[in-house]
Order: sequence, then structure tokens, then C-alpha cells
Amino acid sequence: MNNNQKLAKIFDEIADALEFLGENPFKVRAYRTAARVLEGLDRDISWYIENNKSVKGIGTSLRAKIKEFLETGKVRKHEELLQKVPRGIFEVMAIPGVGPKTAKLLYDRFGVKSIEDLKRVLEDESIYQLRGFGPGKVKNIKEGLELYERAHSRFPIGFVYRPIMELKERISRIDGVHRIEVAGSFRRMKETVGDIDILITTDRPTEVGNAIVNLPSIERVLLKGPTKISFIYTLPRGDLIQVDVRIVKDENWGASLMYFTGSKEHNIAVRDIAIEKGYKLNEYGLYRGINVIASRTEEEIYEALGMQYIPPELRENRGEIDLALKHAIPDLVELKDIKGDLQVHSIYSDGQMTFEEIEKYALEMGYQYVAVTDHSYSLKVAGGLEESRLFEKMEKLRQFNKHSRVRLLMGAEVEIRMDGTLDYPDEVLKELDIVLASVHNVRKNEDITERYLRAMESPYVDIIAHPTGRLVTGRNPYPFDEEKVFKTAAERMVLMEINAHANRLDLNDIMIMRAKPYGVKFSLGTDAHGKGNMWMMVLGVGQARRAMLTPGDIVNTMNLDELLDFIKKARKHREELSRKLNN
DNA sequence: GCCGTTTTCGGCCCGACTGTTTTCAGTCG
Repeated sequence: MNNNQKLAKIFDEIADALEFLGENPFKVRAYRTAARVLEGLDRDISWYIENNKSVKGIGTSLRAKIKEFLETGKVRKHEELLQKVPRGIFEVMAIPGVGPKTAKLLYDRFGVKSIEDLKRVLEDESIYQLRGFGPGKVKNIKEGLELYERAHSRFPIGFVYRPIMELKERISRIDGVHRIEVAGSFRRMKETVGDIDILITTDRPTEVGNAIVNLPSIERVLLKGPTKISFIYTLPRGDLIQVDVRIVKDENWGASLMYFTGSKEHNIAVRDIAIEKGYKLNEYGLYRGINVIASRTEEEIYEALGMQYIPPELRENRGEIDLALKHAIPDLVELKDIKGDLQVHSIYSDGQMTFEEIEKYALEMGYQYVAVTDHSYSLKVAGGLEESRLFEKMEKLRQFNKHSRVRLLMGAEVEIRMDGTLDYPDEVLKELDIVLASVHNVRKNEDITERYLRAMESPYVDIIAHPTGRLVTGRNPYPFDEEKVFKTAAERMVLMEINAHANRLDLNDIMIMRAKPYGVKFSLGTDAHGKGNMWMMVLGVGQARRAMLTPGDIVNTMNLDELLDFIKKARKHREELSRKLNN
């Protein structure tokens, strides 16, 4: 974790603790806002402190705490609060139906400071003596607890993307459904999603509602009313996810979609703008007094507020509002801009696709080219290619391309070894159309900066693949010096990959935002191994959009000829740099 | 705790739902 992330976590914990202690809710919000701001910052917060640059949402008090952290590695207020609020309380408050007030009451009266304590107290008759506690509330908390315990963590978006698109398709086919959209963090393409919000319009809510709850794969219906239906949905691998379907009126469509798309922080900030301009904004529309100003589409609501339309992926309140007020949001890259996939594995190493199959899926995606990038030999577990096999593959590919409708680029995902040297020598790399370099074996807490810098010394490394090595659920990023690596990459025209694989998303939105100011350009690759994995491109595009990238930031928006030309120029540029260095 | 082109004090998003109430508090998104 870098300073920004560490501080965001500290501020979030302070907010949790203050909420529990019943502090001023606006103070709590200030800490949470600051945490979000820190997460979305393009540079390390220490840069802003050192250069005396102000950051909106961080005032004098929080600035002092940040300074304290940068100097001592701690924030005293944070430490003090952790003394006052037992750790387990945070978990208790995370249970749906238990908020700070309930947690505090249970703590004060029954000493509840863990989930175990809570369970015990829920079975105790004396809980009903508490003001506000009746059978309904206790039942509600028990259900929340059940939900929480059933591993109710968030899912990587790539796990749920296709099943949810399929569910959307099924609902849209129900007679009487006019409009449908999946809202929430799914629509924002956040890397993980909790539950799923689906918005529909219809004239026949009862009929449509009945049809929805009778769809397949619904494990249990939680709630069915005229405006809201909730159910637990079974994903293909057996995981369970909650889906809320909201039934709204056509005339409120835009306002509702905006409201349910969020993020919450974005909505709050947009409402502030509405208030400033003498309006009121809610999920039904934008009003002046009782008069509707705009409500049917999101576009007309933003416009009425004097703002540019904000694509859902940007709605996180990390700077998009100011840009929209200045009409300075660029045209974001779209899936249809992508002309090829720059990381796919074939049966030559650990992939499952033949060249024919890669061609088939590429045609489905409407691509001009795909880079076939099998592993190099030191990655034994992935069937990495010895040089002789590499040349064999090269020849086979050359033959294949003679009749292929998609150009398969001869590529490799070359292992960066422990000492930073590469599996293939330059003379071999030079023969390849495109070269990705990556690390897979990293010692515990190893800093991989030097490995990357050394790897980039070769003029023929075009792309650093999955640069941080993180996994969406589980593995943290490998530490490296961002400034050194990104600066070098930009200078040498080495691309940073946005790996679109559901498990990786690496770089992700935040890291892309951190890399871009150095002048880095990016490539998108799905890292597809299995048949039909190439659809994941949409996930990578989602991260790119969240980072506000345009087609110009990403090389695979280029046509085949332009791309080959770019690679040629970049290699020449690096050869010249190397020559200068040697002289 | 943050913020300000009417403000350096006095605001800070807003509505639905639920369960507990007899007029409201807590939670959620």
C-alpha cells in the first residue's frame, strides 16, 4: 500500500470510530470524503504537502494529520480511537441492519464487542427491554448476520459480468418491460460489486414482477412490492448474490438511473450543485420548487445543472464534477475503439485455444489483430517455450497468417528473471512482432523496481504486462518505485499493460491514473487462456474509462498498420537511446 | 472537519423503508 491508500484506510477507520461514538455526522463525512479523495489522487499525497498544493476536501486539520503520518507513520487520533473502540465493533457495524447507533446501544448495555457477542445477545430475551428493539428488528439483524456470514464479501466484476448481462437480457424479454439498465457499481464498472441493482420501467408492474420472480436461478425471493423486488440469485459457480429490481416510471427514468447508479459520493456532490443553483434533486427529478426541470434522461439533468454529461464509470466524486462544470471531460475510450487484443495465450504454452479458435473469437470481437503471447521457458508451470519451440510456432503462425482473416501477431510473454535478465536474448526478441515482459516469481516483500528497469534496457521489450502483479481478490501489488518505473517507461516508449483478465485488472483505474501523468501509454490485453475468455476486454476498457483514458492513450485503438509502425518507431527510439548510453 | 464571487459562522443530500412508535429513530443507498 502506498501513502494515499494507507491514509485512506486510517481516515475510514477514524470515521467508523467517530460514528460509533456518536460524533457529529458531518465530521464523519469529512473523514470519508478525504479518504475517497486520497484514493483518487494522481500523485502521492506527500507531493502535495511538499509543494504546498491544496487538495479539495482536505483542510488544515486533516493536512496536519497527513503530515504527522508522513513524519511518524502514525496518526495519534487514530491510535487513540482504536483504544476506545474495540476492533470487533467495526465488524458488528458491517452487518446489514446494524448501524452505529445500534452497535453503541448493544455495547453500552450488553458489552457487545464482537460478532460472537452479538449472536449470544440476540438469543437473550432481555434484548427486548431495549428501547426500539422488537421481534422484527431482532429478526432483521439475524438475517443480516446470516447474509454477512455467507461470505457476503464483494465479487470481482468479471465473475458476475456475463451472468448479470444474461439476467438483464432475460428480464428485458419479459412482456411489458420497456426500459432496463443495470445500475450501481456494476454500471460504474467498479472492480468489485456487492449487490446488483436493476432498473426497469413498465406499465404493468404486477405482471412483470410475477414473471421476474419466476425466472430460473433465483434461490430465494426476499421482497416483492410494486416498486421494488429483491432476490438472491445463483451464479454459475454456485455463488449467491443479491439482486434488487426497481420499477420506476418512464418520466423519472433519468433521475432514477442517476440515483441508483451512484456513487453515493457523486450523488451528494451533484446535489450540492443543484442546491447552489436553487434546485432540488432526488430520484424523481430535478425540481425548482414544485416544477420539474429535468427527469427523463441523465443527459438533460446534467445539462440543466450546467454540467457536461458524466459517463457512469467516472462517477466517484474524484474530480469528475469540476471537470464536467468546465466541460472538460474528454471522450473516453470505448470497446468499439479496440482493434485487437494484445495478450492471448495459445495451446503452444498454457492456453487452450488453437490459432483457428483465436481467429474465430477475434472475428466475433470485430478485431483486426491479436497478439499470441505464449510464456517463455522459465515459467515451467505454464509450459513456457524453449527457443526451438518458439521458432516452430513462429513458422506455423507465418503459414497461418497467409489465409487468416485476423492478423495473429507473433508475440511472447517473456519472463523477467530474478536478476532482471530476460528468458530470450535480444536477437530472438527482435524477431517477434510484439514482446511483453512480466514477472511471476517474486520473493516475499521483494522490490521489483530494478528488475523492471533492467528488463526495459532491452530495446525489444514493448510492454510490461500486469505491472503490479496484484489479483482482484487476494494478492497485493508487488512493491516497486512508481516514479522510476513509469518515468523510464514513458521515456523509452514502453507500454504499461492494462490486463483485462477478470482476476487481475492490472493496472487498475487508480494505478492508471497514477501512471498517466508521467506520459505513459497503455496497451490492453485479456490474458485469455481459456476458450472464449477474450470477451474480458470490456473489463479492461472499464478500468481505462474509470481512469479517464481516451483512444489516444491506448495503442490497440490503432489499426494494424499504425500499430506495427508504432512498435517499429518505439524500438528504433530505444535502440538509439541504448547507443547513446553506450557511447 | 470542510467550505465560501453575498458567508470565516453556520450550514453540510435526501427520500424510502422498517419497526417501533402515537410522532419518530435508525438504516440504507
